[in-house]
Amino acid sequence: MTKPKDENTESSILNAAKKVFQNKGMDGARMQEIADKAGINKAMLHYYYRSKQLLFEAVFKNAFALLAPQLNKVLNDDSSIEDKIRNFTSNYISFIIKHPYLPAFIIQELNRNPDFINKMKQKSGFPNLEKFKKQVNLEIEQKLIRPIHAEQLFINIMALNIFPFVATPLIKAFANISDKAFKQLMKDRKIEVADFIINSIKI
Amino acid sequence: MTKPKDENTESSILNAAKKVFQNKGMDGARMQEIADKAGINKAMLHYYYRSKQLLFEAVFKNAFALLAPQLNKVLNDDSSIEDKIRNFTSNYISFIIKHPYLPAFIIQELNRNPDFINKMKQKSGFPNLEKFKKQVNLEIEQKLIRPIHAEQLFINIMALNIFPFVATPLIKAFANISDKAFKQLMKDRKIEVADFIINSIKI
DNA sequence: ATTTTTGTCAACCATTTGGTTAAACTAAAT
DNA sequence: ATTTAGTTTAACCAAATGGTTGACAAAAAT
Repeated sequence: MTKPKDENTESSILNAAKKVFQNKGMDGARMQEIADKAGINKAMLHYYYRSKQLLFEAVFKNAFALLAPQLNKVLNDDSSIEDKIRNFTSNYISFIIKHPYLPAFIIQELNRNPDFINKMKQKSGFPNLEKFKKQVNLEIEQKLIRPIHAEQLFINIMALNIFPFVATPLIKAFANISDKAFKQLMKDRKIEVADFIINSIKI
Repeated sequence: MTKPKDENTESSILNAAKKVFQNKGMDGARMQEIADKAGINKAMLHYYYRSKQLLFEAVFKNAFALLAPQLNKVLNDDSSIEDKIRNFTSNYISFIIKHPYLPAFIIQELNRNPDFINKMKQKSGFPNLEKFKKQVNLEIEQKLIRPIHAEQLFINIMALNIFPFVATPLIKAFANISDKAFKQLMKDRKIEVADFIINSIKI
């Protein structure tokens, strides 16, 4: 009845599309380039994914699904705020070093089409701040950490972890450092960022 | 929202181009849309700016020239690190609230073409970290602030100030807040971010 | 007053781009 | 051996896109 669908072609299209979309963005990507990179005829892209838009969405959802669970770690486990921050920072930076394209791609495409995130919001596993908020407020009451709005703390954690990977060319230029030195700085941040945050909120 | 009638063609093109490029990026921008927005014929764009690339570069340089002096404030004045951080954070966030498109635009286009920043580096007024580094190290020696690498501190200041404006849709979705609530959060950050940084580095 | 320069536009052009089609190929099922 | 269903390709197409041209008018320059 059903399809010995050639997994090979379909997934090699997706891989090629990933590379091209992540480098050039939706607007800059060309179907022909994706086909070339996948080593197949352009018509195959439409055979498997119907349109550029749908192929792009497949890539985007893939990327987002990779990133979202990383964020949930900081929000939905039961360790203390301090442990959470240390774990998250170290894990997250390691993760991004392996996928350095991801944050800039997601942020760029969400800026291009902010409506897009609503589709993501429906999905289970979409990060939710409620538990984190309660925990922060509790630790503030217990005088374990200084008063701070949970939203602001969350933004700060995100900012400190993600920003350098989004603004890499800018930071490299301002700090006037090589690619190698930049990578070292990022490795150092696994600990430095956590210390920086903890220092700030710990009583 | 009405454009001044005394505006000449060349500057009305630049203004229209600014809006379109900043919303859509180089790849997503259309010359026809710029012409329409400027209320002139498409041929005029080429008459004044020769090509899409050159028009884009005019817009980009303009945007960059607006942002760079803001950064120099944190690097090249003579106040203490603490005062610098407080002043910069407050000023910078006020500035970005007036030009919310700027950081995402610059970062996106630098990611698209990282080579582009080299052209900017030549120009005088390009931010330079040397003075800031010396000052940080001096205040560490004087035991005014805790040990931290100047580069890391600089990255942290940039991250905390700029990131929310680059990742606005993402943050709004995660924190599940309205546009109005987001704007209020950003206003609060004028003080909160400074406090956050100072708390972290102050002895 | 006449020529030259500058500014403006409608129409046009060459190329690129996302997408389609019809035919051919392939391998398994009948 | 023939049918069937999925897979693949070359050739094609219409629309969009950056860019050009030639005519023409308003200003400047002579």
